[in-house]
Amino acid sequence: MTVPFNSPAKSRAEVIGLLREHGVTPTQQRVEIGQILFGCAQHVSAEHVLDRLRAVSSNVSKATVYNTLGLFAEKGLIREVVVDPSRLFYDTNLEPHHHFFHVDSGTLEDVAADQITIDQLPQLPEGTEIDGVDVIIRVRGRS
Amino acid sequence: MTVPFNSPAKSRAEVIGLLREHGVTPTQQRVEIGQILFGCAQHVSAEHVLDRLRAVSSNVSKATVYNTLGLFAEKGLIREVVVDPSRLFYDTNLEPHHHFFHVDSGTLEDVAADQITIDQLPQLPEGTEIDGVDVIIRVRGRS
DNA sequence: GACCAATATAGACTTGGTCTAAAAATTGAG
DNA sequence: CTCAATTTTTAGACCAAGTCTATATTGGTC
Repeated sequence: MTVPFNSPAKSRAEVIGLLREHGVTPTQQRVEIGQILFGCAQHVSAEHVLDRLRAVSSNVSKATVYNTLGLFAEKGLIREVVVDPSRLFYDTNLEPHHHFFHVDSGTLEDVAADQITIDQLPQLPEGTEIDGVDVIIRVRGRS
Repeated sequence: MTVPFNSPAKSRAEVIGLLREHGVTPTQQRVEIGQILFGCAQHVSAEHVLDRLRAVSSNVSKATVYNTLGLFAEKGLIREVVVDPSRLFYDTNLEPHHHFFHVDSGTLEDVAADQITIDQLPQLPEGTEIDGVDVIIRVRGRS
């Protein structure tokens, strides 16, 4: 199941279903966080989530936000993206795809997988298995 | 001018030359840092450099290390690599190339550029120019 | 060698993120 | 339903990478 690129806000019920599908017990705060994640933004940082929660005067704790994002990532609900040396991003788009990183603004933009073709991958170091391939195209200039 | 993959330690004079070539005035501490960078390791973090300096009982300050690494990167002497959410790496290998990131050990390994072929790049967002393309292959398992 | 701009420095500070120990909620067995 | 065991949440202390600031030092130029 894939989260479409510009999905509309999800209802509690929808989020709960999503969590269950991924074997995550849907608690109060996980659902709240899920609604933020799957509701609007494609690329969010932990801090960002925290801000939005505060904005809705929900008082989920910092620790819970970090725990939950970690859990979601582990369970495959979202995907970690490392591009900014000082911030970890989470991406709700699970389709295989890559990213433009706007150096100036520090923002991410999706690049559909079929826009980049990697037709040859190197041999993996012995005894390792692939965990993921990220292509990050750093761009600068007015975005 | 390229730093070969397994270059031997550089003399002060060599480092000074290298800095000059890139328009960096070779001060005492920049040369020391340069010797560490171009001497041995391919992938180093700021902290790493700091440690080595301490090991040689050179007392270059933290601030200077960060400044210098930033400057070197800006002047194209080294290349920033963002892979570890909690640490920024610098790579002395300037050849176009990509990386294996060993998730378990948090280490980097070079992948020669010709081992990966990207035969199609997407259209850049309007008004932006490319700053660099990173391909990071995350691998897990005994390395 | 004197002067000015460039550089280096210590150490305080910021900040993203983790840890801990305790409270609250959930689950399941009887 | 009730109690105990387990899971989750929480506040806030904590940590570490990295930045900032204000001062001292240096190096390059005349």
